[in-house]
Amino acid sequence: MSERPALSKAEMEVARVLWELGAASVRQVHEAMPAERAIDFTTVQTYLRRLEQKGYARAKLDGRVRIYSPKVKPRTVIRETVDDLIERLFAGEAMPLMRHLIEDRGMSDEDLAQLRSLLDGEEE
Amino acid sequence: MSERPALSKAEMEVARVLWELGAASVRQVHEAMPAERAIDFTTVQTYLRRLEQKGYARAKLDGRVRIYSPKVKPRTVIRETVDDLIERLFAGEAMPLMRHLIEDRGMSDEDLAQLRSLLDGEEE
DNA sequence: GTTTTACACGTACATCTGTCCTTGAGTCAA
DNA sequence: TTGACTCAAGGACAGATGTACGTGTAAAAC
Repeated sequence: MSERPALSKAEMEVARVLWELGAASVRQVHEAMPAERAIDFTTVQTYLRRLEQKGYARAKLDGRVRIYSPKVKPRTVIRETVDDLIERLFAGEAMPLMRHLIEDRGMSDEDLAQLRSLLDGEEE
Repeated sequence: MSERPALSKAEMEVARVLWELGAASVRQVHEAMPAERAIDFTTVQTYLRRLEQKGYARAKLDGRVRIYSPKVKPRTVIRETVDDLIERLFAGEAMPLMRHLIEDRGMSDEDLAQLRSLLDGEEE
């Protein structure tokens, strides 16, 4: 199992963008960050470096520019992160989280419909 | 809005126990922690102190024993925490989290049924 | 060619986190 | 009344986190 260190919140944001881009330079990641998320270029650089240190990304040089790409799949990180959250905040129970999402967090009809078909897909 | 500082992971565990107990001394919280979660009495004490500092709990003295009780409802903390997670890890979209819960995290038939009725409750 | 721009890379640093230790004062039993 | 015990209270401390600055160098613009 030999877990990597968990991602911090800010690192997560950067990781998400990196998954989206597939492979990207610091600049590209910086530019792809949500507009309202004011953050310095070098801060993003630091997060990418830490992502690499923690084993979540790898980098190679393209000329003198560092190109980062994800090394761990979103699925994996999501699993680890959500499991941990459920453990700590919900004593290991997933249902209360579900309930919160459905009840306390208005979902569109579309979302509801989509959910429903997800559920149907689960029946064997 | 004047947000309180977010809870850290370890603080969350203690907060959860405190919600469960309603009001409790350090010792009670310590004893109510999951057995496999080895943690020192004074560590719990520290978390409770921080919970109070951050505005998540209040304490009053019963004799010379401090009795802590929650000041912020689980609902609220859950909302804030989950919102933040969704923002950072899912770019603000709740559906992918749902999908993860349903697809990548085996749910029992019971859970599925329960979910279904939750959904039905949502239709107006 | 010299100025500007763009980056990499290392450094910095205050704060937060996870964890525990120490000290001192009440409490109870011997 | 002397230990043994229980707490509170505060201190400690290494490591993680969020955020950015500074220096140097390659490339682009002038």
